[in-house]
Amino acid sequence: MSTLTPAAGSEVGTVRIMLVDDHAIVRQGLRSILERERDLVVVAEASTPDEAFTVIGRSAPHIVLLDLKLSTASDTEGLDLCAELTSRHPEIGVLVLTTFLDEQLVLTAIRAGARGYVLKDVDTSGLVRAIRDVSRGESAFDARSAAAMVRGLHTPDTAESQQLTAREREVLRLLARGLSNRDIGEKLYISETTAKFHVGNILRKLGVSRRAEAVYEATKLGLI
Amino acid sequence: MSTLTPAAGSEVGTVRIMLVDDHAIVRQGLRSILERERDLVVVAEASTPDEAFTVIGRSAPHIVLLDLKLSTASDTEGLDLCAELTSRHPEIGVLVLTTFLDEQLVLTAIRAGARGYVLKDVDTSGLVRAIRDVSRGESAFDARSAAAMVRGLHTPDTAESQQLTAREREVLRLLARGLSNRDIGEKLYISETTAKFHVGNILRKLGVSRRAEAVYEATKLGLI
DNA sequence: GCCCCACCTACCCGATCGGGCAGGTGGCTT
DNA sequence: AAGCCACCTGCCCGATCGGGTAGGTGGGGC
Repeated sequence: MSTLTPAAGSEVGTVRIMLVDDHAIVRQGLRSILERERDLVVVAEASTPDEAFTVIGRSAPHIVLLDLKLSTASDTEGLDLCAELTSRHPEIGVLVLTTFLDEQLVLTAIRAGARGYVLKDVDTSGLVRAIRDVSRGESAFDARSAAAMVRGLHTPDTAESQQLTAREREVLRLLARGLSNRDIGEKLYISETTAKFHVGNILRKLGVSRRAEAVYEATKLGLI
Repeated sequence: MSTLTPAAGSEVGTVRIMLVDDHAIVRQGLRSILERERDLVVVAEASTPDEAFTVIGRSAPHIVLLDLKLSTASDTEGLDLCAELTSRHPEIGVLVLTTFLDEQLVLTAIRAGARGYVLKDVDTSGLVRAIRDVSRGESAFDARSAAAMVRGLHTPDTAESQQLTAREREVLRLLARGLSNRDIGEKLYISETTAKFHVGNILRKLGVSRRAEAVYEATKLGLI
């Protein structure tokens, strides 16, 4: 449509894509799926946030396909990368492509600047459609993600609360390992009362009332 | 080496592979990686256990590349498939290819008949080597899986215990949702005492002493 | 300077937990 | 018939939890 495409040498209408996923196998699969489409080209790959920042400059992608689960069992790394990416390169459309569907996670990703959220088990055409949508500046969510988003918005647990402090995440990890308040206190060189105070805040922020449920929610959210 | 290969039409030394993974993207990636090798050929794909049983007959693979995490957050499906596959087709080598590394999971997979265990973030050559090893009737584990296996064997929590009953898994799910023993009892139409009895057994079998830790271990093991 | 917030601490109290004890039933295998 | 096992139940008790009250410190922003 336009010849304003910043990347030199790219054909008119060609969508330049960067893949960010820690699994080489997945990157390879995405590449071979996407390069069947004439208007899509994978110009870069990265397996870590650092790598992503390094290669993004010289590859000038229009779209970043980002797996949220970069490190083992923690979404924050991918989420942080998403936020950093969209603030430093607002012209780039970040499309989150991940395994797990979680209402809060969808919302968190959007808040981190993602323009789309697609589950990894979509069929090829769904993924390609999402990429084209985002490249046109629109948003893209597959049916289930969209539904999850709506559900998530109906239960506004997130907006006000969430976002544990560093100390709380520390306590949370010990919580998951079955430590009592007293044990947590000894481990962190604080009093049992203080440990209890942190646990209470964790429960409140996660919207639960039992430590067992807190651990469950935290794992779902990728906090531990 | 030998011309005894059962599958008609296959070249000498060709390894016939079936892929089982619920994500089309991953299957596609594996396919394009493996088919770069002249001695490997992907003869079938399946995304569910049912599909796997249907296609295995007419594709006669030597190797099944199996993702343990077939359904959302439960390893049992893949594990069950692995056990069923190896008992019905003992000549087939099942190579587990999965995202998560867990000491107990490695051991459980081996007990279910797997001849290898490889993490999804291995490099291509590691995967190919593992496939060739298994196709020769040997076993294959990448370095980290092997280490996990050794660690797992040193802590024989599994051999004696493990394996929750259906009722216990039911209780476990309610546990994760933060229900008290009384709540669990009401939900399952049993007395609080009985709920407590089941919880006690769950703790014992998982080798923990707190419900929060039980939830943590259970999620790691893919039980919930 | 003041306010906010993360972090720390103490006391109280009823509910819950975890681990013992004791026991009973039905189904399946040997 | 005997044994095993999943499942069920009751009672006891000390430890722990969750929620509430009340406070104190130090750092950062307006």
